[in-house]
Amino acid sequence: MGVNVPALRSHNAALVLDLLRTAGESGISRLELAERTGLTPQAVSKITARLRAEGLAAEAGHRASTGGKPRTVLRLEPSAAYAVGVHLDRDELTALLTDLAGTVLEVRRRPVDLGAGAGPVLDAVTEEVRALLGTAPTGGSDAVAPGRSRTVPAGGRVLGVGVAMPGPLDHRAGVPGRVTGFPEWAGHPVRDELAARLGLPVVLDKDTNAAALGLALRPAAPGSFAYVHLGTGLGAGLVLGGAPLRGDRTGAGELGHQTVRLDGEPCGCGGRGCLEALCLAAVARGELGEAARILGTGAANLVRLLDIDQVLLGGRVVLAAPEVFAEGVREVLTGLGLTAPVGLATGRDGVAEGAAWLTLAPVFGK
Amino acid sequence: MGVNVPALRSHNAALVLDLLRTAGESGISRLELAERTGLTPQAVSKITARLRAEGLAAEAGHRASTGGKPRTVLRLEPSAAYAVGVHLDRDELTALLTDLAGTVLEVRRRPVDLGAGAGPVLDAVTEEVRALLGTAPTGGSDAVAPGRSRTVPAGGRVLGVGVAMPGPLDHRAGVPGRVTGFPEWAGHPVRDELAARLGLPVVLDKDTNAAALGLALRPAAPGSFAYVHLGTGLGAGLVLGGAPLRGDRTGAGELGHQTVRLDGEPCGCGGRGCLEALCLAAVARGELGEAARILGTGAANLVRLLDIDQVLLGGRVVLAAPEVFAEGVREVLTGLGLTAPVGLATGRDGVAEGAAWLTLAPVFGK
DNA sequence: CCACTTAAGCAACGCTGTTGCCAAAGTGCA
DNA sequence: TGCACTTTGGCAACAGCGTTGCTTAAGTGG
Repeated sequence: MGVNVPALRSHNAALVLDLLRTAGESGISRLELAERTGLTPQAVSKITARLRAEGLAAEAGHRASTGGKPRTVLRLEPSAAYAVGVHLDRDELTALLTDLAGTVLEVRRRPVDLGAGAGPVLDAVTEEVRALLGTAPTGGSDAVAPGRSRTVPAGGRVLGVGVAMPGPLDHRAGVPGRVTGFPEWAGHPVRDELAARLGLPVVLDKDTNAAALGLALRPAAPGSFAYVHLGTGLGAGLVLGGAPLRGDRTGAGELGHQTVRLDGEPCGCGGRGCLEALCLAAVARGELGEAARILGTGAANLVRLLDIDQVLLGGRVVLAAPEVFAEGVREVLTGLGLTAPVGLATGRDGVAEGAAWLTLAPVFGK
Repeated sequence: MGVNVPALRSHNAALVLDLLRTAGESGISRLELAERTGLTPQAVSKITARLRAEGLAAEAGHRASTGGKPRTVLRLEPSAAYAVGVHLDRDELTALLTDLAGTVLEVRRRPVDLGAGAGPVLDAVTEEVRALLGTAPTGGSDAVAPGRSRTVPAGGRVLGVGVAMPGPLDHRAGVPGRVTGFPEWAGHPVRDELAARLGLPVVLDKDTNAAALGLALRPAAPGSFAYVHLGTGLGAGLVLGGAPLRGDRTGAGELGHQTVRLDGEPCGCGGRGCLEALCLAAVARGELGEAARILGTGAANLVRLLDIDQVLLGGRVVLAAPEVFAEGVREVLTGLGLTAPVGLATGRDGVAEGAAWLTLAPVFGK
């Protein structure tokens, strides 16, 4: 698409805002911003002046002088906006509130059953989100307007709600596909229905994509990595060149049904020797080391095929024995001469945090 | 990086130029350009006026009237610039000259032996490129300046030379890595040496990446596809979202050493059950159908993992029995319920044509 | 022949980042 | 304490982008 002057303006503003974000608490000076963006210092001054006027950035002290006027440090104003992230797992609902910097302010969790159908589950999501925003009906009334909040400071702008759930689904349309075992969700307009109920923009994505997005936006994250999630299923979130890879049908990252044993055991997907089936079978037998080795083979395939910088492991099964899996995968990679480091993704709220980033990311041009 | 006004200008110019390119012979009107770019018609008028003044575009007749003034058709001026593409294969050198539209004007081919070392092979490359540009020494002199040419019309600007060779290599540095069987090429500054010899910009890339780039820039190419190349080795060029995926180490597309038979036959790479070894063994046994089925499994893994729209097969082995491979791969995909169509990449010069695109693509913002 | 429609250029404009200049705010030596 | 020097960062003028409002060009159709 063509770029006109307003588009240029918002692009540069988002870029500067992103640098402020990744600089974190310590902040960043105007001249450093100019170096990093390639813009002139004067342009950066104008942009940051606008951002400060909008309340998105603020001055925060000075650096030590290097012989002249000391640089003024700028930082992101985290309280300028808020976002909600929802992780809708097969048996549990996690909802959390973050500020503009992605810092988690409050977490709410409750058991749910996806099999109960979209209606009751979306009721639960609505309740939890309203509770987070302080707009929960206190006397049975749904009429409390968003904005008048307890948790979100007065005047705090809520950007929207990001919802992550197991795939397959259509990210653009915001509609789940045929979730294995939960056919009734297929085609249900989850995004539009939640948006209508909450009066807020809603973004829907796969759990693995959300987690990968959250990891990708951490300061100093590698440009390309794979988030490998082993829970009730096996999937991956792929980040290439800093951006999550979704594919046209939001189908990218389907790691579970990679054939790794030609003519192996038949899988429910119609294939044979699928990575997920082999790996979960080993887990079921209690052979976690073997499961890790199988997972490592899948990870090695990823590293080789996509030339990625890092592998991050997560998901309930991995988090139950993190070092077993990390070490097992690491061994396979090093055994093949691959140098990509293997790490562990952060705790159990990683997907919900990533879901919040679904609505925060556009502010930073991501 | 930040965007300033000149950057905006060249971005939009490249965008318009790319639309002119993909419109081909039939051209495209200003209003259509405005719709496709999202710019106003007046902005398109200004941009196309500049492009015409630079000789990159020209008016080419009119469309039929729809009740008012008929639209003026614009088209790319293919003779505005030229490029050279070189395919340096293990035993053969192909060099060709294209115009700005990528149309091949002349092809030269000669046997080479990569094992002879970089010196003699780069001598051969230099000779062929000079011959294409009409700057070959006629009386033993190397002093003929580029530009005074026989093949390239007078005043024709040569953008540069794209060179494609088997990986691994470093695209950014323009230096081959440890090419299997040809260790002496490792670290040789191929790009810089050729650039110095020819006095032209040189871009170096893997053969599969070049071929994939050429395919990606065809009009109406799918946004995401895999070019799967089966020749002396097995590799892939991955195009995601219209752009080739190289990875930070130009290592992406390493399809040959995907493990598809866990604990299978050991491979020279240190792994076991690698796709390339299995596939080439089947070819060696004369079992092309089985080779196609194995290749299909690898392709299916690609389609599932990356959610791509199409698989294109190429390479010497495939082209020797194109329908056997296409049908074999197609069967595997449909058997798994995957709808991505399987096609065949064009003839034997596909890699060299793609190599020429390495230098043409930046003109079109690609 | 003329009303109408559509395409495309001209001129004025708002806004972008850039440039040249200057005030502000430090350091460090005499 | 004073002064030269360095560095930061805002002010003002500017070139150039796409946009807007209008006019002219060039067709169709009754």
